[in-house]
Amino acid sequence: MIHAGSISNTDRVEPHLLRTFVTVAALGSFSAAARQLGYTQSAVSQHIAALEGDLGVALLHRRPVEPTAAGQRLLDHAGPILRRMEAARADIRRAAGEPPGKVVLGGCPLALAGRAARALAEARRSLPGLEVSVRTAARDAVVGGVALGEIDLGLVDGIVAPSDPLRLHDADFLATAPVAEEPVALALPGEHPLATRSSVRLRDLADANWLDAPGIAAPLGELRAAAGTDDLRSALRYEGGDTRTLLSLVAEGHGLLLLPASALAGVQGVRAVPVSAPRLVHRTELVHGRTLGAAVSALAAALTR
Amino acid sequence: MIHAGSISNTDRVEPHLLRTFVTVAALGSFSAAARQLGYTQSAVSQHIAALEGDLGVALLHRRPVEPTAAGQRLLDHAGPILRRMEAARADIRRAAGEPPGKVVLGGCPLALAGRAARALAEARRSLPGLEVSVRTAARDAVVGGVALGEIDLGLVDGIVAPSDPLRLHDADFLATAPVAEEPVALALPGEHPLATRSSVRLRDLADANWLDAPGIAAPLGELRAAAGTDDLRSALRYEGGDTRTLLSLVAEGHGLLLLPASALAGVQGVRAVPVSAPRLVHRTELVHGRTLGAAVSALAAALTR
DNA sequence: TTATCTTACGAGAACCGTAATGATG
DNA sequence: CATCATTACGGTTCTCGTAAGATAA
Repeated sequence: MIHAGSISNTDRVEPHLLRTFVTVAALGSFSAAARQLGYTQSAVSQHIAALEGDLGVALLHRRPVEPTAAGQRLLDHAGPILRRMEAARADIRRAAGEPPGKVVLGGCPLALAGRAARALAEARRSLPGLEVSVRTAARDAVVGGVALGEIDLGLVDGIVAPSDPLRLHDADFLATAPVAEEPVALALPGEHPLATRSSVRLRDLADANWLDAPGIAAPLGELRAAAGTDDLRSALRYEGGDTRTLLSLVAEGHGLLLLPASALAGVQGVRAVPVSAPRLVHRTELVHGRTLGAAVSALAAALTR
Repeated sequence: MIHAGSISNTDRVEPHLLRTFVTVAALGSFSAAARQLGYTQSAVSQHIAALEGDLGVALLHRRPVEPTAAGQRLLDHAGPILRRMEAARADIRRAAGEPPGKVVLGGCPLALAGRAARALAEARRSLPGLEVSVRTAARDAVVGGVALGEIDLGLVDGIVAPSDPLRLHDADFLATAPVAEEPVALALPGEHPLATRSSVRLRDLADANWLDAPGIAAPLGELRAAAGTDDLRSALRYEGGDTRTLLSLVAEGHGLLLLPASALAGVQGVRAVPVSAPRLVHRTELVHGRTLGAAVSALAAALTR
């Protein structure tokens, strides 16, 4: 339990000041921030002055407007703080409002296709009245959507060591449940020299060219962490969310990719080679708020079954 | 990058209102909270009314004063939000103020004794001017101290699967570095029936009596998570921070304990039996803010070497 | 009653817009 | 000199304390 006295005086760093600061830093301009936020330039100036006065440090250089070192540290905190305040609001709405009949299911492309789509079909058969929307998005967007209550159930995925949980940012306060783990495979164009191998080790691919597709596959940085390898270079970055397009980039030899084996089964022009070491799996988890309506928990149960 | 427009109107949930709410909930009384915070009862009442009005939900039952469901959700968020606001302040101080000559090293007892104490000795020999304070505390207190800038370097430990990072709460924004991993052993009184075994498996100990010593050893909940076992019962809880006392409780047969093997070497009346499965290690990590002064980084380097 | 929360009201502070001033390229 | 940030000023709103009212034990 938190002793009530443990929280001392944090006042004067009020959220609207943080919001203004974030906006000014993002736009690099007081006047542009004022326009965007519906304030006067003067008000924005006063906001920043209030923050700087309270903290006793300059947060922004002027002309050009750029964060100082201290300002950068505040920026690192301000986003998460503001997001969490909105998450609190969303959570309260969930706890207070009656649960909606309509359920929004969000997920990363690889998490949502296949297995989950099948489970969703079953669930809808057994819950005939259930109205569902489905949307795909990148992982952070899914987690953010769940945090803000825009998504009731999120399916997120990633590549980790077996039975390791996914490491989600800003999601301490959300509940997660494992859904599936499956082997990963290296995706190669059919005519690639390695395409005939029965298995490969990631360490042997240090100087290969990787495709970076953070909207669909595990971002390279995460892959480095999971693999323990430090250098995975990427020559081409795919920023969209369509798996078929991404696979055709692989087929045309734009780079290698690590994907769940099932996503590669029967894809034209792409060869899947099992990865023997390090031992990695493609893991899918369900993420949701801690207060679930009846319809949502029924669907959650179906998806984790 | 965050689009500046992505942060909408979170106003009216101001930190001082949250602080009042947390205090009222903790004390179960408006008037007690008012006394503690230096407000009038009236002001406290108005604070709560403002929050409830803004959120459109009752947050507290009155007589007796207890959080509603919605209030409980807000409580879950309020603490982390307020702590992070203080962490932001501390971080800014660190970035702005000139680095102090004095370094505060905090750590959990098991993380700090032995290896780290030795490394600290070496570091102080090679940095003669360095003034250091050392303090031990439970893990959350160490992490919190680092977050608030009261501790420059924290050494925390825990029991996890090999090469897994420790899972620290509310510490996304702190930097961590692995320091050491060593085998864990089961601590038993000398005359315990298992004391002669050459190794044990945790699953065989499901109905043993464990000592819960969250200030020193891994809390039972964490152990359950790491071991995958669901039921580890505890009959006695040690709430202090003195390792010798804890070990004497083990020697007197008050319960079993999982500790790093080195902590058990040569302890009177305590037998250490290696744990064969699941594969677990005692891991030590260094945790610190992202802006380090020269003295602090020198010490950090010595401790992670 | 008595302890406790709520409401009414008013003085002072805070906030933000208008407008004038200052700085920079 | 044009653009942009800061400062001065004042009306409006907000905040919190005093004090009176309401309510449950």
